[in-house]
Amino acid sequence: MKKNIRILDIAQKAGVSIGTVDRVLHQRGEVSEETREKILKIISDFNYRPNILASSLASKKVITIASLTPSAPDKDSFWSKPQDGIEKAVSQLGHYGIRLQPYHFKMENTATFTQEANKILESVPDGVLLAPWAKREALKFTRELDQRGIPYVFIDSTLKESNPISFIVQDSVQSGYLAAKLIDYGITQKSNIVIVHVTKDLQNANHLLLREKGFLDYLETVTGKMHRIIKIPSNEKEIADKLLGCLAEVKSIDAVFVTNSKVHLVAGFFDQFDHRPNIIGYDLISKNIDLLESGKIDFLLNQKPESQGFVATHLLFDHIVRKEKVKSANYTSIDIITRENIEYYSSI
Amino acid sequence: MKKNIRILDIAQKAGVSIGTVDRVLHQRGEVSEETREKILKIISDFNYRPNILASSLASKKVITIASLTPSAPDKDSFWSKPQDGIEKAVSQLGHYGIRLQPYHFKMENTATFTQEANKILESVPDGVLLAPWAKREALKFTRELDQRGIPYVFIDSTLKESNPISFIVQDSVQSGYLAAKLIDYGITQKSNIVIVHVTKDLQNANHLLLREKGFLDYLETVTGKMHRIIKIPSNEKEIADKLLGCLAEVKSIDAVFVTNSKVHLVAGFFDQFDHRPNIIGYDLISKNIDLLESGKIDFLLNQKPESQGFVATHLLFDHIVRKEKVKSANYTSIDIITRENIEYYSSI
DNA sequence: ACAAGTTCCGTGTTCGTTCACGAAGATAGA
DNA sequence: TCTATCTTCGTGAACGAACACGGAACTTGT
Repeated sequence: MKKNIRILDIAQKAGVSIGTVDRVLHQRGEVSEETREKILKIISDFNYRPNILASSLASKKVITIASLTPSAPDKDSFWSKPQDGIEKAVSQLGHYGIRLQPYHFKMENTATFTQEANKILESVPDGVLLAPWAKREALKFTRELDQRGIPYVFIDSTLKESNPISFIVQDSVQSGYLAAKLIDYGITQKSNIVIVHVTKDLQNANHLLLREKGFLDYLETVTGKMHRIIKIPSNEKEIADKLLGCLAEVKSIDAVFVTNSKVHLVAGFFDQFDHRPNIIGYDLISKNIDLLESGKIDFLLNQKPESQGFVATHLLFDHIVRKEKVKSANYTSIDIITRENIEYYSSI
Repeated sequence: MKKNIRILDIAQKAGVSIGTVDRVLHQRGEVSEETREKILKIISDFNYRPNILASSLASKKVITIASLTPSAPDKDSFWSKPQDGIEKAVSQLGHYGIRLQPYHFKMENTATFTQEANKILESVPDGVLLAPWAKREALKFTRELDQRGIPYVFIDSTLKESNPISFIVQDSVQSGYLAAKLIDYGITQKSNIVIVHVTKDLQNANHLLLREKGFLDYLETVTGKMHRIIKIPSNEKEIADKLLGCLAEVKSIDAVFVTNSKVHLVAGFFDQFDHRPNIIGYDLISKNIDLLESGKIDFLLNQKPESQGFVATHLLFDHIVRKEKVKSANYTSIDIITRENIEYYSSI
């Protein structure tokens, strides 16, 4: 069992002290170019990897990570889940001197985003996790972070114009594509398929449109069944009325694709009838889980929000503490959850 | 930011030295009952958690873990996957002084199991990971381990009569149940459904029977479609003939459930016809993946063998190094893989 | 009362790093 | 040539825990 090479070994090979090696490792100068190169060569020759245990033991510095996510009204709501994943990772990494400082903004008030972002900038964290919900404000924030050299990782979505060390998202188009496959697989002939968007402002909910795009792509290119497709954009209040209107027009609805976690509203609506369409939606919030388990929703696609928070935290950790280059693009799996496999499902 | 409590803090509170605290922590005696209890109380009062970094830094002992799994003919075969998961975990945990000693036995020769098991016993490892494939031999082995106080964790299946600190498996019945749901969801009327077992010795492949059981359970209790169900047990060579025979009898086969990874044989068979039944099977081996991606298999259920190896290793680590009580029963999720989500799927 | 053994406990070194401190040697200014 | 400053490097004390070693106090036998 060959032992790992240590700083002391490098020092001896180079004929210097560990202090000198340490200085080149941390590139804090005060070393002649000549010995620097000699040491650097030995380091790469012997493939030196610092012992992270000893490293974080000796380093008394605490690394503070700030997270900026939408505030979650309650424990079950969607945005509490990334938070859970972040907290789990941080508590696992606690011994490495990681501390978390969570900040929350109100989704309906973008000014609060800027407000909290400024608080973060004031606190000068070592890294930031954020959900770039308010695009314009997020971009301003990341520019500040870029300028100050503070690394950040995106959760849930990403911004093309910024420079995160990494982002972790789900491929929305592909998830819509998958949804269409599951819908189409469950119906054998030409059918009436409804796409429901439950949101106040569809044009600003880009990922919902991407899911729709994937969904339509599949139906147009793969299946040969020539389904009739009806789109229903609606806010929460009018959804029942709109569905009733749709039913009046097409007589029967065979399948419904709800592009976000509001699928419980749709499943609840169809509960009043004898026969319900196949229903597929997103996210394992408890209202959806209940309906899935009672057989009123067929499939839920999971975005793995806990996992996103967890992975994002580890990415930031690897970058800051281990100083490794991390994969910049990370995609979560698109998990299919049914009544039959939810019992064993673990979303992290 | 409250600092973690250290051994020194405990010692000071108890008015003793760190040596004494250390002795009670490692229960190696030489401490009076009185001070022992005082220290124990402080430890639990302040919820002391040893700093695992410092701990494994100071402890120069290497922990060797032996793994005993069926030998894998090639990189792609099923049994190389748990091995991958184990190795990944061990390499992550390398700094903690974990070393792995892998052993392999031949599935078709149970004597090799005993042979390798004896080698393991001779090497006196600190922990063992094993797939208890040969029941009788495995039982004998675990009894020896019990006697010597060597902890072990089961992968893939478990033995009721033994005392592992933990096992990690998939619920076979439930996976069959899920398969039936996916089959039934995809066909709208009374259909001909075939269950195919590809194995030399069905009676000794208990999990295949359990998968069948779950499958039948679902069809009997949940659906009302009164399908006709045909069971085909076969070895690899005769499978085409048997399917041909079946086709001759029932005219059309609407769906096929293959109870293990040999689903590629069945999908390959149906490739010669214009129309194929819905096909579902198990495991992400490359032959299956190819057929899934080319649209000749509808669903693959994944046992997550890499994850099983990974989790099992961590369980053993937590038990040996962190001395934590670990959950004894662990079930992997039953993941549904399709052509549309396999791209982003990560099995660990 | 004294040597020998027990019981109970403290001290000091080590693990691989980090980092503050300070000491040489080189260079420059006077 | 003598101080002053800079560059380059070594030393030693942490970090929190493990563990070997040895020392004091107490018991026992004679």
